[in-house]
Amino acid sequence: MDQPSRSAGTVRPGGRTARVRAAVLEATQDALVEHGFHALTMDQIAARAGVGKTTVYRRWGSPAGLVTDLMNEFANQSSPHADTGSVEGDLRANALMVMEALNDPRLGVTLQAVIAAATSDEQAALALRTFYLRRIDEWATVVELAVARGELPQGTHAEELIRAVSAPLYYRLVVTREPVTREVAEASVARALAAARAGAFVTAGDRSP
Amino acid sequence: MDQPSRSAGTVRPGGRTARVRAAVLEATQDALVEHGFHALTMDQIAARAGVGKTTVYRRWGSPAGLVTDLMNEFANQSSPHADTGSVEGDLRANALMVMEALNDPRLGVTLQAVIAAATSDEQAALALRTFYLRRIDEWATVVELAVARGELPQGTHAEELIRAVSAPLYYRLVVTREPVTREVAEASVARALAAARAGAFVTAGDRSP
DNA sequence: CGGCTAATGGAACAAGAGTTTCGATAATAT
DNA sequence: ATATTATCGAAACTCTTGTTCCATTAGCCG
Repeated sequence: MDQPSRSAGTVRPGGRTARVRAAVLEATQDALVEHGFHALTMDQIAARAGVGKTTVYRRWGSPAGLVTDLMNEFANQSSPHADTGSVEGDLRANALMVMEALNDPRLGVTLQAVIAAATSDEQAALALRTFYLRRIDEWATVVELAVARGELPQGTHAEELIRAVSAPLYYRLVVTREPVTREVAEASVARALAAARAGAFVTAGDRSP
Repeated sequence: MDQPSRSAGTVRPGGRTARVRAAVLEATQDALVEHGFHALTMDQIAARAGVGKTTVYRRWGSPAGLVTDLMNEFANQSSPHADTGSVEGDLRANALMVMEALNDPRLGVTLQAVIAAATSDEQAALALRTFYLRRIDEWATVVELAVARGELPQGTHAEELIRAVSAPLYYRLVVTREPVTREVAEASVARALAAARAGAFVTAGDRSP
């Protein structure tokens, strides 16, 4: 092999190279939507994108490499946290945003593909972790603001609360594979918030006097 | 194709057929542990199990079929719910059981493989859903008993509470891919319980007078 | 603009996955 | 025991996937 090279496409990234990447990522997403991750072959992507398959192998190396790049692309489109004035409103905004992402035909399928790829590909796993930790960090701000406003107990673990809001949605998506509805999203917010108000997100020995 | 036949192996399931199945499932699990789901090929499984590859194709059809059968095998080893005398003890037992399953080298890897397969294979998805809905149903009993004992509010949604205990563990396993530690399991129980005690698992308009 | 060379892509090749055929073997019924 | 036939498995086959080679194209820098 040419070493699934991280070097190709870095010296002259403009013009053609950029167009090739765009075409390949577009083709990858279409293929994912139509046939799912298991049917993602480098051959078909090359044909579909109208580029040489040599190029696809050289730059992405494997189907996992393709979905990883796709995820990194999403990671750049950051979505800033809400600011509705109350934790409840902010967390609901977060839950609904996640719900919509999971239900979006293209985005939802892509996320599932990356999750699948990450179970046996280290690069995909890293991209996934990085993406979500960044998101969690971004939204943790709404919890910190709520604590400052006195809406939640001092010492509430912000990141953990954000995780708790999303977790039931992802659980349904990938584990029980049940629909992720608005009711599910809102119930998740209500429960996470109830626990937070009861101080269950305050680390033991971390509560202010 | 021979139609990934559900019929082969059902008329004379004794003796050889059973031995072949055992050898193939064993080989599948070993291969999963060593190389992950993406490297699971029918060819290699056949060689490893010492059976003809024709047989593997005929009876399982695809890698997804293999992991699905593996999951169905686990489904038969039911694990009855705990009965420690308190909801807290029972839910903790559940969370620790899940944690251990996810961290078990063979079981954890297998679960992840099925989750990956389920993202693009309908049979795997069905097996996964069936397995977990049955588990949730089994453990929901501990919540119902707790309500009967007066430990939790009347009308607490038992299945939802069980889901809430597991969700953060699976979220870490497949989404953020962070370690699933004992602390994570115990924190999850504490939070779900706090929400339950606050009545957040009582469906609106379903609370007793 | 013109040279340098990164990057692409067609073609030929190699490797491996998936399929079909058919004779051998062994589970079950009587 | 013996007949019946479900199930298995070796081999030959086809098709797809993955790799290598090298000529062509087009970014980028002076």
